[in-house]
Amino acid sequence: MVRHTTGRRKQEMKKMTNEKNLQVTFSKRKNNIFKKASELSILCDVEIVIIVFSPANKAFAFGNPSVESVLNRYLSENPPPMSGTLQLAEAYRRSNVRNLNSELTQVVNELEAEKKRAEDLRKMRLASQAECWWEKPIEEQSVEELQRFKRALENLRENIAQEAQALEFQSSPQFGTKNDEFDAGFGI
Amino acid sequence: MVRHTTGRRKQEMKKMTNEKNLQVTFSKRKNNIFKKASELSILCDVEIVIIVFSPANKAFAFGNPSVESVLNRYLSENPPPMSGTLQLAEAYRRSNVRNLNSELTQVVNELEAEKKRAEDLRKMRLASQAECWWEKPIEEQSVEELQRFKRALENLRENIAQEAQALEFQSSPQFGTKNDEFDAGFGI
DNA sequence: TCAACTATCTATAAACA
DNA sequence: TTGTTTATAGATAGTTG
Repeated sequence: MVRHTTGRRKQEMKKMTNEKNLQVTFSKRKNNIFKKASELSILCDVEIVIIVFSPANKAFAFGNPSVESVLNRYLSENPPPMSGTLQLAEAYRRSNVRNLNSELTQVVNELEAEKKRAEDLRKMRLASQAECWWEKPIEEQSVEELQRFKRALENLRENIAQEAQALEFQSSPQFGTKNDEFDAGFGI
Repeated sequence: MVRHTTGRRKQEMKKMTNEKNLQVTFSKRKNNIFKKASELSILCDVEIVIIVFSPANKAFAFGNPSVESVLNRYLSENPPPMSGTLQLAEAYRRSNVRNLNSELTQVVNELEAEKKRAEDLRKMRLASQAECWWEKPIEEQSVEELQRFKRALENLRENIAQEAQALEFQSSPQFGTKNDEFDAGFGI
């Protein structure tokens, strides 16, 4: 029989350079990881969730019994540390208007901590004006935290917008409001 | 040479009965899935997160670049559906959603400015790491901005608290809610 | 794009340490 | 709980249609 291929070859563990091969490899490996996850969940009767973003930044997810249920379980049992800013995950876990109040309280608490952090940073700088190099990571982390913070707030706003929109379709005539009033100001 | 083992045998795809084997299989397969996920993230330079609960209900997680960052990204781009109940809808109907929305928009705008400021600060520091003395005023200003931010959030919370309290007195019995749910967490 | 092929590479069940 | 071995089952990189 004629040998058609060279067979599998070992792969160096670094980012693949060939974009076409990378795309194919991603798809194959992703599916196999999902398959492995499925097998694990069946063989051992456990809950599992996998979320992966493709090279084209598209999200793929697998979950047993479901993506959301496992995320909820994890986020419930492993709430994000309050030392940082409000996590989007936290908002997700408590996406409920009843909790808006306490949620914002926490936001303010975290802002308080953030303010204190900035103050501490300033004091540390005063104490050692000659050395600055170590501050860079802290600044970068600050930006990341603020970004997460922003996302959390955006998500909160999104939740309110969704509720508002849902209200539009459910509300009786006397409560009628206009959708475009809720959509305004969302172009961040 | 003596044959010590029978070698790998095919596994039926159903929950394993032998508890001891199940435990071992879970641990091995879990590690290999994590390994596969790591390889995928490196080879294809993508973000991935895996969360799995052991048979003993202990959570294990892998994430690249981190569990939380990927979760945040996913939850940002795929906001979960709200758990909409009639009770919630009724509560929203009675609250001033539009004000909340615009207020949150404003807060997010302020945060955006804050984030940009932090980023600018970082860039400036990178540009002149040797000299730090001039950064002190900026840090102090940062604290002031954060304080304004905090006040904005506190106002927002105050408004929500008022809405909530108004709801309490207006809601009908079947939509009964508890005040302590709104009062909790106000001790800043 | 997308599936199939195949020679290799890797995972792993079972037993044991 | 890990690590090891061994035989086998499964995964996959490169190629082909």
